[in-house]
Amino acid sequence: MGLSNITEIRKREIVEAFYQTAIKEGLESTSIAKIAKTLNIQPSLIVHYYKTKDELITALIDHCLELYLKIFEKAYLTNEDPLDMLVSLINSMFSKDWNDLFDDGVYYSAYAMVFREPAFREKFSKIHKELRVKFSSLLKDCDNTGAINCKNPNETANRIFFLLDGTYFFINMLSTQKEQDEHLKQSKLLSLEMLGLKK
Amino acid sequence: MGLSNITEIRKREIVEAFYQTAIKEGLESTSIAKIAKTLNIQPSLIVHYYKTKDELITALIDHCLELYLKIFEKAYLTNEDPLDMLVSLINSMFSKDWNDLFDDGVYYSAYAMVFREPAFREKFSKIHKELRVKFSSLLKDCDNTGAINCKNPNETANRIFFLLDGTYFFINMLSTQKEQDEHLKQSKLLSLEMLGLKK
DNA sequence: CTATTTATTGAACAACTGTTCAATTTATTG
DNA sequence: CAATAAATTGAACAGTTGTTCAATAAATAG
Repeated sequence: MGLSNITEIRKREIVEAFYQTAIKEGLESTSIAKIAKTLNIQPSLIVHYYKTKDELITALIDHCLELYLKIFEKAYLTNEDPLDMLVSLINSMFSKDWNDLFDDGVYYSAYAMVFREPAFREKFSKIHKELRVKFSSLLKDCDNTGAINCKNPNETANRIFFLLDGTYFFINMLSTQKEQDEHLKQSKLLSLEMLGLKK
Repeated sequence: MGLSNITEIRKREIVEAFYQTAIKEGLESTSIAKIAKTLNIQPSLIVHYYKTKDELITALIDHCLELYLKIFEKAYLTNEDPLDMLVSLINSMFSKDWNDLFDDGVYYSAYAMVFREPAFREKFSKIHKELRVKFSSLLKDCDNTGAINCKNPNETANRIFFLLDGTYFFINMLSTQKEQDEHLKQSKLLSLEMLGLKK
C-alpha cells in the first residue's frame, strides 16, 4: 500500500529543523518557509505533516521535554544507589549540562507563548510537572533507603525546581562569566542544603 | 517656529499603544501597522518617531523599568524608617502588586529577545541591575541603622532577586491559584529569612 | 504489471511585513 | 498675513506570511 511509512521520521526531521532555525532566527519569526528552506523541501510538505503552525510549536515543546528527560536517564544509568543518582542529577541540573540542553532564547519564547495560548500553557506546564514528579520520585527513593530525610518529596521537588528556574533566569542578567559561575555554584549549594546534603 | 513640540507626548503614546497591543497579540507579532490602528494614525507616523522597530522595543523596555521603579518610590514615600521601607518593599515584591505591574507574556518575550540581540540584552540587564542596585542601597541603609545585619548588600540583593525571578517563573507552571499563593508565601518567607527578618 | 497510496512538488492566494517618500495639513512665530 | 517648521497623511515598495490545491513522483501490495 503505497510508500513505506516514513511519516514519523519526516516529522522528527521537520521539528529538528524548526528548532535549529528558531535558534538562529527566533521562535516567533521562524516561518514555515524558512523551515522548508533549511530542509530543502517545499513549504506545502511541512503543512502536509503539521496542519497548522501551532501543531508544529506543540511538537517542539515535546521535543524539548525529551531532551531534558535524557539527563534523568543518564543519572539513572550511571549510578546504582538512589543517593548517587540524586547527587549526580543535582550536579547536572546546576551546571552547563542542563543549561546547554535547550536553547535559552527558544525556551523563553515558548514560555512567553504560554500567556497568550492556553493550549501552550497546558503543554508547557505538563512538561515542567513531569520533570518535577520524576525528581520527586527519586527523593522518595532516597528517603526510603534513609539516605536523606524528606517528609514531603513533592514539596521539596517544587522548591528545588523553583531555585533552578530562578537560577537560569537570573544568571543571564549577570554580565561576566565569573559572576554567572559563582551564582550557579551558590544556588547548587542552597539546593544541597535544602536536601540536607551539605558537606 | 512651527508646531509646538508634542514629540515626547506622542512617543509616549506610541509606546503605550505598543505595550497594549503586545499584551493582546504578543510582542513579536505586534506590527507597526497594528500599533497604528490602535492609535488611529498612519504607520508612517510611528516610523517618523521611531526609525526602526528595534528602537520601539528598546523604548518599551524602558517603559517597563519606569513601572517597576514606581513600586520602590511607593515604599519610600509611605515609610520613614529604612526597615519599614524594606519590609514594605518585600511585601510588594512577593505579591500581586509586583506581578501585575507588567504583563508576563510581554515581559518574557522581551527577555527571550535578549538571546538573539545583544542590544536588547544590554538594555534588559541594565534594568535588572538598576533594580538590584536600588534594593542593595536600601539594605545598606538598614545595615547602617542596625536594623539588619548585612555584610554584603550587593550579594544579598542578588540573592533576593534570584528568588524573585524563580518565584514568578515557577508559579505560572502551577495549575491552581491556591498552589500559586502558597508558593508566593513560602518564597517571601525564605527572603525574609535570608535578611534575618523571620518572625 | 497494475492499482493504490503516500510523498512531494510547484504554483497560487490574499493579507500582512517594515520602510520609504513626496504631498499635505496644522500650528506657531515674526 | 506670510514664512517656517513640525505633524501627519496616503500611496507605494518588494518581500514574506500561513494555507490551499491540483498535479506529479515514488514506492509498495495484490
